[in-house]
Amino acid sequence: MVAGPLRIARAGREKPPSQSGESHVIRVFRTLELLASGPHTAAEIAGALGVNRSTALRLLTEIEQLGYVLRDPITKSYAIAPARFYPFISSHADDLDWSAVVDPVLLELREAFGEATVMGVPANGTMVYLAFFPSSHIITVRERLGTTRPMHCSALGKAYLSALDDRSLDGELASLNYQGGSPLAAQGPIELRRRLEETRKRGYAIDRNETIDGMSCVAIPVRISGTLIGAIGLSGPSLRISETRIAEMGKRLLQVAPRLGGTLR
Amino acid sequence: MVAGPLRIARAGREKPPSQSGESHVIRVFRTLELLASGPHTAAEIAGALGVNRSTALRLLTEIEQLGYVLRDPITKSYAIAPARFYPFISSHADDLDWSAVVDPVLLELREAFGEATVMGVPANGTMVYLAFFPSSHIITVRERLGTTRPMHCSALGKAYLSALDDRSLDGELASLNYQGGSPLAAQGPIELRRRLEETRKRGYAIDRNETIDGMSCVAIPVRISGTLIGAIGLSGPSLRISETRIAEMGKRLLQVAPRLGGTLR
DNA sequence: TTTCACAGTTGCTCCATGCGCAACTATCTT
DNA sequence: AAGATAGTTGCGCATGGAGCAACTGTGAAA
Repeated sequence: MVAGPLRIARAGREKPPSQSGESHVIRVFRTLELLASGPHTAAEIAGALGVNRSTALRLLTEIEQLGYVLRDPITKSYAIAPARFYPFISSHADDLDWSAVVDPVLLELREAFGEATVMGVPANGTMVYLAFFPSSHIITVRERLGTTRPMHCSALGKAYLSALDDRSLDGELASLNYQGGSPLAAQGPIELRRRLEETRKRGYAIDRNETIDGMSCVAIPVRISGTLIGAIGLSGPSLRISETRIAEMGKRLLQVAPRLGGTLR
Repeated sequence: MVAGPLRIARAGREKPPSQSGESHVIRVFRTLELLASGPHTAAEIAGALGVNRSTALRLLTEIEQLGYVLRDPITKSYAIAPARFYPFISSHADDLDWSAVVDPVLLELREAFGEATVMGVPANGTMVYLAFFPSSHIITVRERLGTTRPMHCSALGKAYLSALDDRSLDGELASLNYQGGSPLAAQGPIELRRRLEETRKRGYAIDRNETIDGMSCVAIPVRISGTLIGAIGLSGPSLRISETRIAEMGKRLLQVAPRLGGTLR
């Protein structure tokens, strides 16, 4: 008897099918990350977090009151408030002031090859673009500041990894998740390790359609006053970047490397 | 009897003298804001948040695992992981691509006066520097990207406010908190409103020792394709920036204003 | 060497936070 | 007028997590 109500009651008490039980802290950052990829409605956030709609609303409202997200009253959607995050990015960004050293090199490289040049640093198993100079070509890869790329397949990532000492490298290799690359990407630590050995021999890192099919990139690590901080590279559509072009770019990178302490090993 | 234990028990149950009872969301962002001002130990964070040491540790550990703060094992302190916040700043930063328009103007102005030039946008009742070109002088104001300045006394803030229509302005004026300026700053909406009228007449905003004693700044608003997005200005030590110098700067700003739709009204 | 101070960890208890729910309002669209 | 969707709110319960205290680990002082 009373099958109906009982079923409802059961359904109500069961934890919703999603991965619930996440801490508040995780929810906050998951929300920010979701919004960083573009505006979303409260309902979408609720779905992604696996929480009740009212819970998501309460969360979003609270973050909005703190000013870190903005609500667009017209689309009824929520978006990141980019300006509020600037104070976080400049914390010790100028302790090691790389931009004065790196920017001229990036501009020069873009000049030489006409392709986009980028500078990235490691963050949480990915490489984050801290500087980005777009290509002068019309057809180009859509990138921007703050773009993140997987460590294990991007040229920037591999350049950075190559420059680590073996001890740190082993730790890194073990903690990477090897997701998010194309089928050409290394699928695990052993294969990646092998490719990094090649990279070290070669002196520069190559990503040919590994991160995104149709995109190629060449990179070397960057050291500022001896400290490894990230990598720089040239990036563009594979159509324009032939094997020989890659070699030219690599050669040029090796030439500029001494100016930013960026040789491997 | 048992006075000792009882006293301890009482003390334990009483809410600590601080402003406790804050939500988790607020704690997360308060923590980030604290760390943005420089590295802190867990104990310091605990004190600032008014929570138990172990609570702060658990919070910091959790955020650290997400990669948004870094722990320095040597100083045993926690700091912001700046790179992780880059993805948040570029969300729609290039939807309205101001840097291509604004940067050349800022460089030109710095060239002309030898003082630092900045571009800022409103965020949560403050102005945040999104671009900053340092002065060529040795003695200069220490600023950087991501610096925030109060709306009601900084030149950038007043330039921005001046450009609002009266309706929006009234809302803004009411919600500002009029803290954080020098004694010269407007202390409330009425006085600020009066000064903004002057600013509108003049065409550019002036901050003479209002935000920080010894610092002066001149600014005008910026509109990109008709949309008010912020303000640009010249900034430097008051010692070098006389009244007549301010007038020269203002005049020059009014000259470049059309190039970035930055006239008042 | 011992001692001390402090960072970080953990098991325990207990309670307030805040979650899900559902009913409601407010808009806007059809 | 009806429907869809965003946002709000009161309620009751469960549980996340706060505080506490005892513990370990480490580095500096004595």
